[in-house]
Amino acid sequence: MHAVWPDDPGEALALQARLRRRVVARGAPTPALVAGLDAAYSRDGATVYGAAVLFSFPGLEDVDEAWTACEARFPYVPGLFAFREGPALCAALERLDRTPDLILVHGHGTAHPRRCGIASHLGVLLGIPSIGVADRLLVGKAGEPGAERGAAAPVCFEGEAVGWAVRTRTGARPVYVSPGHLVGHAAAVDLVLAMSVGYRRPEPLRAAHRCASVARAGMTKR
DNA sequence: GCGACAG
DNA sequence: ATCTTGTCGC
Repeated sequence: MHAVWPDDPGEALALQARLRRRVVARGAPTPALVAGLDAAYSRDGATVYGAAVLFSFPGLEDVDEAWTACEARFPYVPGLFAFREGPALCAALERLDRTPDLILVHGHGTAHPRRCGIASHLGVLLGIPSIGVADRLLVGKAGEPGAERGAAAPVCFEGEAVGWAVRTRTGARPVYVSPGHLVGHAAAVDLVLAMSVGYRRPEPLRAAHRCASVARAGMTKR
């Protein structure tokens, strides 16, 4: 048997190689419940706070929140990010009172050196459609999207579009969107834009980021 | 060999 | 990611 969350980078690479074959970057889900996933770290880096916030869609109402504190076992290695935050994010997700139809993850999906970033990884593992939204590129090059909200430019890597630079807010830097699993490129961009209202990052991710920070603050006290 | 490098 | 206040701009 193989571990779901190996501690060894070599083992993680082998598992990622197997998971990447199951990634399906196609589909156009019409979710009713979307979960935003993000994490925060204790100042010494020994603890990962994973947060999952459930939103209704397209209404965008915050309907449930959950978080967990886990020991940060896996080191930060660009390309193996899922093995560092995945355990805490999955644990938080399990604490929600309902299962989402779509998950939004802070990080990349297919815009990854082996096309299997944390969004794709979690999507395949959970069997739930997923989308990755990152603040900056890990791989590839992207043109500057138009200045107005809604504009997008492809992220090219090894001769193919692996994601999109999306202007979710006029006047703000673009966000990088890529399919995680069971969602195509166009649908991923459309869904992220539909969830980005007034701010650069989509609402579920803003809420998850806040939830993780609050969890850390409340834990740091006592 | 020299950079680049999600959070 | 995290350490950190005020401050410039829409």
